[in-house]
Amino acid sequence: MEYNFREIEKKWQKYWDENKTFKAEVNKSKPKYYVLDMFPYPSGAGLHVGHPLGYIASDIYSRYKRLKGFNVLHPMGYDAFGLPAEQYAIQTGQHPAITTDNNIKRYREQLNKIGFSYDWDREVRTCDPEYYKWTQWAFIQMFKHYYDNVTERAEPIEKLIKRFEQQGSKSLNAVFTEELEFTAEEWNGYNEAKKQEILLNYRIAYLADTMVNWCPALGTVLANDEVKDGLSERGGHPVEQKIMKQWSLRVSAYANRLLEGLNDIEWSESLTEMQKNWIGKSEGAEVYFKTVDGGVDILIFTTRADTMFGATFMVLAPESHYVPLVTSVDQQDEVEAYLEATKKRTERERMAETGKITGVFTGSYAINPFTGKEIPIWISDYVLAGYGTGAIMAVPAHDSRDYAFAKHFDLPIVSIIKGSDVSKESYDAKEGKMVNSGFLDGMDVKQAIPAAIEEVEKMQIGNRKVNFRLRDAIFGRQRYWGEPFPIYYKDGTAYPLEDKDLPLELPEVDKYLPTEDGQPPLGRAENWKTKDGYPIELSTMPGFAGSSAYYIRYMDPRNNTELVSKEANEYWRDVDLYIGGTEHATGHLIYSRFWNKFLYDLGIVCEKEPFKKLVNQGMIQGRSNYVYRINGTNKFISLNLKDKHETTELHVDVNVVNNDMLDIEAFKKWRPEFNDAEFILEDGKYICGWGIEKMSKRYYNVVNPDDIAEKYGADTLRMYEMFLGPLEMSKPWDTNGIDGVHKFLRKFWRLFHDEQNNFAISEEKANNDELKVLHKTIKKVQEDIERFSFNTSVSAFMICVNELNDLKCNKREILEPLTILLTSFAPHITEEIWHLCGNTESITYAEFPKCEEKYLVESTFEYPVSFNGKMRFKIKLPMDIDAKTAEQQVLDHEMAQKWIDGKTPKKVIFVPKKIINIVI
RNA sequence: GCCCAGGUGGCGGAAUUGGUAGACGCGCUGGACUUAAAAUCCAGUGACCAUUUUGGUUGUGCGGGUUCAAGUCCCGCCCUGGGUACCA
Repeated sequence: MEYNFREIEKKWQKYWDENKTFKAEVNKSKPKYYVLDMFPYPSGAGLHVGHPLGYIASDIYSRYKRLKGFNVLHPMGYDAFGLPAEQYAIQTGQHPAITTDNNIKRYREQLNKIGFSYDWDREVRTCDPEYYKWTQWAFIQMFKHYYDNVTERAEPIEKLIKRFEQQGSKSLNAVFTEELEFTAEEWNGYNEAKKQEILLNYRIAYLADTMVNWCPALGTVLANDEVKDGLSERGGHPVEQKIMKQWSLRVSAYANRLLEGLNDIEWSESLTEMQKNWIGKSEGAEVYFKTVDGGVDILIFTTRADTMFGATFMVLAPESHYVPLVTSVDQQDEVEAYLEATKKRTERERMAETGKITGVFTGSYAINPFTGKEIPIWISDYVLAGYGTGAIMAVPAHDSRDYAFAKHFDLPIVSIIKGSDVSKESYDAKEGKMVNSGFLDGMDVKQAIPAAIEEVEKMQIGNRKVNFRLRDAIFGRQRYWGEPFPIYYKDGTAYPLEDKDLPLELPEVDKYLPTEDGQPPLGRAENWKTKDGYPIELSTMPGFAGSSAYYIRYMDPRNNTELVSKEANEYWRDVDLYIGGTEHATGHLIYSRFWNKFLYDLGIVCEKEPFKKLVNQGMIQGRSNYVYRINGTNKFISLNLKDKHETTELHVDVNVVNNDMLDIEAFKKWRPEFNDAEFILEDGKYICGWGIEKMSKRYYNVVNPDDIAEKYGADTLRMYEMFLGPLEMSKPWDTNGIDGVHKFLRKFWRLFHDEQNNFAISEEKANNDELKVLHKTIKKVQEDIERFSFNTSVSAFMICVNELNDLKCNKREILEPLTILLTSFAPHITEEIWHLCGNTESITYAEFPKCEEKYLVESTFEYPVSFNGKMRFKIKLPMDIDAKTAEQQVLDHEMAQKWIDGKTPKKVIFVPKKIINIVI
């Protein structure tokens, strides 16, 4: 039999499906292992060869863990709500559910061809009401809880109500939108609407007037991570800042826990770093600056309290609530003009014009609490309203932004760090000795920071304070294709639906556009009301809602009474290995961790962190091919001859190119205008140029996994994707090398077959050489899989098969374990061989072979001998030789004598199993 | 600007703890088989020099350093990719 991969792959894919080979069930007698891929958004374009990279890696690891005796949970599903399906719906009128369903079918077909070991019975889709019921449920729970800073967890809102009834807002330490003060009597006197309004200020899911990223082109608000460089991540439309009443999640309440949690998980350095930056913890102090007229004290935040002696002015954000309080009558007009001007600038313009210095003087002065001097108060948009207190003390000598501002408006600059020259630029480094700084003089900056904060506290003008950059997540979207909010309004006040009314299903609408009066698309739904006739919220949830807890739902996907049963959760607990791209670093991976921590507070899940280990697969870029047309003709010239002519470089479909050689007939057929093209060849071939670009239709460099699987087989595809390079690195797809891997699989197949291609393995006992090859490979492959170095394991397999080939080994004792070893990489061919070997159960249930070190022990080692660090010759010595004997033997060696040449060696360095170096 | 990752043959990439740099694969060259092609197999393949052979010099982005020994460690710089951007 030839290696007929098409037949073999079809046969076993069917077998696995019919026998539910990869079905996972709670089994307390076995240790669990949960391997998860970031589930895909099923786009209309289908999968290209880059998408399955991570899935293949996780599949290899899942299969490996099964062989190692783990009960593996390896599910797959679809992140199915989202913009593209909706936009397609707007254009064509086709319901997004239909588009999504078609795309999912196509994805499933493509995934099936690669031979993944998913338990498809656990598939979830975020747009399925049975699924989003639990997204809505979690939202209601967030609505019903607030974050208590004392217990450091989410607490039921009833607890807060009780507290208000007894002591009002006094000494409450909870996370809020706005600081409120009221007594118990006041609270008890409030009407229902007022009470609800106050509670909304504390709820974890809350409705408030917030500065949002409004995208007019998409007609919706966006979260911070959905905006890149002032443009929407999807579609690249301009985004502006706007105050709107919006639903938000109080993610910021969890900032500290999200930061601390990073210490307990094994994520890549770069990813943890990204999250740390996004959370942006900074430690410093809040300090009150008195104004000269005494009307108001301005609270500022600083991380450099040590530089307070150098604070020569203050700056307020244009939106700061201090602005009207400190603006003098004389300056009123100027200030208003400035505020008007800044309001008009979009976020985009502000970004493009960073460095452009604008500002206005308020007319008021504050008193620097350390120097006692009067300092002017300015307004400028380089101070952000949303961070810290929206007001700063400016230390131009030691902050580059303050410096630029001071230079521009000619404000005083006072250096307070010894030796810093601030005539040209500020000195921002946190090092040096303090001068001109009263009681801080002579201290090092590192001592001065805490000393200054201590003084601030002693003077009772401020406190130590930690600030975070992380903002709350804006949760409402003015769109159709998302989860409806389980919220209704009674007299304008928001109330959650009862659990029994979930799921609240997405209604039908006539068009997927906003209503004529600017309401979201759900405003078109007929009878979008509760049974009692109260109107239901018109926004829907954002994309990250459905993806925030899907890993929990996989544990118990068909449970319709709970998000997850206690039993399932306590068994599967958390994701042991999560594989996906870095693009989710500041979106999904923050929201998911937040969501998990919230559910942890409620006792629904038992682990504090959802994803124990996370591996980022790199992007696969496209490798484009070019042809060169001589200008003004339909003549194409081969790459190395083109310099003699004026040519135009054109993209050519990579599918009509083989090893950079153009298939001229296929090229002519590719496009009608090339029908009668002529070619200038080199050595009888047309050689194309190439370059690395994004894999995209418009570069004609998209390679489809189905085509590769059809031509070479899924096993070849899987192994080649791994062989391309390290998993985490970005690399270009280049079909050119794939023959090598395919050749390997044919060689592997041939090990089991005789000259006539009949299956033939020998029952003879293996000899030492053969055992050595096997056990060496077991060791190497196991180590490589454990450290996710799949490219080197593929190499190890190639070496192994080549060596067995040289040994003409066809013994069961060697080949059967090798088959098990290879099965996670190439499941189809190994399953076939496993059965040809006489096994009746799937190879999935085999046991990973153990490496027996005894076969690897060498009795001698060939030492490289170097003189002054340069390699000269090799000498074979016993493994267990001691240093003295080894040295003597080497020095007596004829070659060594030649190099020593009568001199006395100064030193002999003997490193067991490594090297011998003689210094002369 | 700041933070992170990376830079090794014609190409993708190995080198896990400082110890024979270039594993494995592609491509290329030559050979075997064949009427021929494909497939398969064998040999060679960093550069330079020398040669009948043994060989020598050089070589991991650039410039220094530590060491018997540096792709790997230290200092300074350049380039590429990713993140972030007035975060006080």
